[in-house]
Amino acid sequence: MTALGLRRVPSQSRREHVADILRDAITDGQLKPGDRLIEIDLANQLGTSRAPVREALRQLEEQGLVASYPYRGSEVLGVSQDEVEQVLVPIRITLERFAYSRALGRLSEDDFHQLQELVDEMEAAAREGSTERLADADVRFHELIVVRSEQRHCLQIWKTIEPRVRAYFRRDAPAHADARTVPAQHQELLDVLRTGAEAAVLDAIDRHIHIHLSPGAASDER
Amino acid sequence: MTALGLRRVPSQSRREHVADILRDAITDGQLKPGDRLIEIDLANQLGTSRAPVREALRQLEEQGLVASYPYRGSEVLGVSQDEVEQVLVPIRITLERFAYSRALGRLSEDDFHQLQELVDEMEAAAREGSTERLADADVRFHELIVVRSEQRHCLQIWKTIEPRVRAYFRRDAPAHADARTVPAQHQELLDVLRTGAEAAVLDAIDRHIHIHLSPGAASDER
DNA sequence: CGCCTGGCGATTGTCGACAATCGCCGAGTT
DNA sequence: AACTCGGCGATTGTCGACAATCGCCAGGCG
Repeated sequence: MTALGLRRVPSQSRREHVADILRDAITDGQLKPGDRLIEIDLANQLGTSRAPVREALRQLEEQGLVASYPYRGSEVLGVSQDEVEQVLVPIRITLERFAYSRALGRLSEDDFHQLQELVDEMEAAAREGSTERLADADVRFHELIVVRSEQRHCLQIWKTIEPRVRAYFRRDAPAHADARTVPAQHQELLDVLRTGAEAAVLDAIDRHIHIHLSPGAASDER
Repeated sequence: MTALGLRRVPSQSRREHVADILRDAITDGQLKPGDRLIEIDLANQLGTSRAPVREALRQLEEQGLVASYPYRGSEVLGVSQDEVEQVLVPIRITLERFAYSRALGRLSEDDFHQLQELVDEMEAAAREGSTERLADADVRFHELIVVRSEQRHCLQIWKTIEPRVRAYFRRDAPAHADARTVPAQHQELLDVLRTGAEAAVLDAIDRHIHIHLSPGAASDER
């Protein structure tokens, strides 16, 4: 961070760029389970050679977003409600409880400032009805904390879990979260984080994920 | 499965082959945290071009076994006891509880036969003191059950977790499991599986993993 | 002596071409 | 009509060459 508040512009390989584009298309619902992904087609559309596309598809495959069949192409993968509820959400809870407890002693005033900005962005997104922008800020909020825990494996696994959970909720349970409550839920979480009380934080992240990532949450909240 | 009991010989791409070789080298302890992995060196040693090596390294990176640095090469990653205990083992438990409960109605007599053979192989490996063979049979036992659950995401995540747990125990807690008890522990688990009683099975896999994958397990057993 | 800058070695990232695989479908046989 | 087999289209897997990046280190300057 320079004195001017400028950040280094991250270099991004074509592979990473392609992976981001595809992951976003899947989590946004533009690509649906069963949609075929053909290397040469994607390469042509994206103006690149097949190699970065191959590598991006491999990455997404390891992240459970895509399935590949030898010599037959790839397809977008869905995930069942059963696996979300019984596997992915509990793993997410395990990851975030650990990350939050380890991040507690590491969050700077600048971090808290950024987290507050993300909550503000959620509020703006909710006001204008942009679910993509809301989801993006939501993800960046959680990711910032996991990153600050400095637990390498925790972050790596979190990154392989979060997108498929998000894709599921976007596609299969679109009404699960009332956009108007998402910013408040994160504000509450941030307020608890500021207290620095570990037990309260763990309790809060537990509740937050249970409320926020349960397919029946919308009805339960009423 | 043909009438002769022959299995189709699985085709394996070079990428998969390279990934297996590297993963085994890491979990067996031949490659250690910090060891550098250079594409062209590995390609030359393995008699292949760089492309399959690249793809294999990417796969291992997504499985938390390797870290890559742009234009600087890759290195083998370790994992801390903290992350094993607080993250990886709890995730493993979540995965296996789910997989075992889903596999219960699906295990055939042939499956049980194969599981018994794997336990027998553990006994033979323990007798001759081959920890690699013991670990291999152990992994195949658990994997067979997760595969038979037919829960795609569960298996995919399991495959990204198991090797790094195994590598940790091989490298950093080599004395954690008494080889003589491993076969018996799996026999007990298999016997409970045969009863088909879900609650007992879940309890057994819980205990099995807690006993088998706790760094202090060796002392606790005495 | 300390700091800065630029060159370069080491390595990866990408490209385009050729090799290899897989399943589908049509033709031939019974 | 049902079954079998082989060809081929679609696509991936691999190769080798060239392009691009990164950090280190040596040389120059103040």
